[in-house]
Amino acid sequence: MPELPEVEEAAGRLRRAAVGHRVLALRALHPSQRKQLPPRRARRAVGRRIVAVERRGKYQTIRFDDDSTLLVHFRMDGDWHIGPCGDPPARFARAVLDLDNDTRLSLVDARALCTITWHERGVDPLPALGPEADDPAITATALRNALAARRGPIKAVLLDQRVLAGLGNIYAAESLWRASIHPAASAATLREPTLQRLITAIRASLADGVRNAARYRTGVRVAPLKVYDREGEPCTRCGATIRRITQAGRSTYYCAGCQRLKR
DNA sequence: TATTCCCTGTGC
DNA sequence: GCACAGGGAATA
Repeated sequence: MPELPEVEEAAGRLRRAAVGHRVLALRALHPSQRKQLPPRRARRAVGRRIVAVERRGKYQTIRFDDDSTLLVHFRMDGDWHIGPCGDPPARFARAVLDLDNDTRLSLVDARALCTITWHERGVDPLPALGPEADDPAITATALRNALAARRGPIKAVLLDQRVLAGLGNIYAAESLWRASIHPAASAATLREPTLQRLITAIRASLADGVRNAARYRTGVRVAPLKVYDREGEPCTRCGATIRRITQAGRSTYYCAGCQRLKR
């Protein structure tokens, strides 16, 4: 379930397990990942010390002591399994990184859509990304400027990582619900007060997500989502029925009662 | 700007 | 069986 909060949580576990340690082995296991990270490229990481693990949007960067970088993206359902090197490989392990502290980092992903790529020093491994979606420095004016040239509904634009980095299908829907904005509203026509509400809503949704992602592993009950995957259920704010529509090929959930389309 | 595809599993 | 899945790049 990796959007910004879940990737943040996973990157934290990775950081605690890996920073300061040397790579004994790196292997891509599935053909999809072997294509991105063939054995001769993977060998470049061997012997290097991991000096930093960072998250940017939904990407994770593993930086080595020679300033080369491994760039990891979980896509739909990637995750890290962290255990001793002697453990049998997890069923859906797509790449494995063994460290000199007897730690095996397994990139697990049933769908094999995750990406792992190695980048030489001096090249920026990240694609062009907008500001972090929960960056407190984002202003309504800046967001309005970013949306001015966009055609299309706000929901689809929120999924564009060049506009804001880190939002996916779940938190885009949750944020629009919190801000009482219809997902089909034309992005370019939203006014600043509305966008300010959206910015606040995005921050709140992601903060909830971060809290939930931290609790999830400890077994503590997590706060339920407001609209995502709740088609047919009543809205907790107005009681109207949550609807599901398709936008840009994916499901959008919203409340037809309190997320009105103005025109 | 909107589909199609990448993969493979789960749930209806 | 078959639709569908939280992402993103490549197409048309």
